Amino acid sequence: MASTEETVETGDGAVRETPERLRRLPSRLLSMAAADADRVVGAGLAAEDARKWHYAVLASLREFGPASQADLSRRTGIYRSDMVGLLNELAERGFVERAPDPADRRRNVITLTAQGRHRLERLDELQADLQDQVLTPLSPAERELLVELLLRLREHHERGVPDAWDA
Amino acid sequence: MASTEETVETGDGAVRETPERLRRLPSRLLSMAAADADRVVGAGLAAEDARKWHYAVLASLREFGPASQADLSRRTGIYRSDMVGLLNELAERGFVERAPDPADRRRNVITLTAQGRHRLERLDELQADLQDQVLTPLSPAERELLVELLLRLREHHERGVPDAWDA
DNA sequence: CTCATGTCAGAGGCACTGAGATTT
DNA sequence: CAAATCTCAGTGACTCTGACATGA
Repeated sequence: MASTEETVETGDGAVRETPERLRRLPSRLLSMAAADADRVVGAGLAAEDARKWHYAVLASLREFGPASQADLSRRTGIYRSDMVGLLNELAERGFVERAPDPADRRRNVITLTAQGRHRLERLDELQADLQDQVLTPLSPAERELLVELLLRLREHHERGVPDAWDA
Repeated sequence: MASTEETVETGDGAVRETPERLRRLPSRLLSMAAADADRVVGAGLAAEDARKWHYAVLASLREFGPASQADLSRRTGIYRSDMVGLLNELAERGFVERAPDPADRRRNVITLTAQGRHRLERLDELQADLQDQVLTPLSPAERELLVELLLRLREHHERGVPDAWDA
């Protein structure tokens, strides 16, 4: 186990220190925390044959009623192009219906089915559980705080976005 | 501009409400904040022909001295497979040198060059500026707080990781 | 024999772009 | 005419897996 390094090392060989410059780098911490959270939520939803976008679209339909695909895109942040395949999945599973809009024949009207409503209720429970898993190490007050801080970051940056999907 | 919707709408047609269920969903806020931060940092670094991994590797070398590629992987969290191409980039630019380790002929010893040190100093300044941009809406105390909260999340989840890249 | 290392080839999920056909 | 909608095809960055040859 020879080594030419004149550096910090843990005797037996396992080296796992994180450089000081990286340890508290906010953008890095954000990325890692987001990746962890995505893994947890993604795995949890996948176990019930869902993805996070399913939840986003179903929630949007439930709260705002039937909508065109473009409206769903704007409300969920999912690109119009990706919405197509996503709605195929949801329609296959019987959670939404896609019908041409008689009032504007360019559009489809997407409607939540009864099955879709039940699905959403199930996913609501699942999400509560998964978010709880993600935030385990934080107290209720700290969770609140984190959400507020992230919202402030979000508000700020959404003003610089070219809004590619609504132009 | 006819519409069959019985839903919230902003008179002239632009629809951009976010569903309640999504607005404060922690995993979603984390993802969006991370994506915003990545965009800012990525663009800033790209403007000087760098990427965030360049910074991670240079920082690691500066703080711990010459190291093998595997050690660099463990310290930066970058997979050993991706480290190869990354080090090619850094070597092409003259920031690191790659030489076989005479003491263990499986390994390469990666060394920071003088140019690499200067590069890192430049990137230090850039990073300070970019992190500041990312955190603009937060006070110094709030920035501290955010970092602490994210670190706590991180500590918790890194215990569940299979540590794919060191097995 | 085992394990670690460096390398390559590629999968899979994701954000995003571009363009075409249709309709307003 | 310009603009919006839906759709498809494809790019590019990223994370991650699998396998292989070499050597400890």
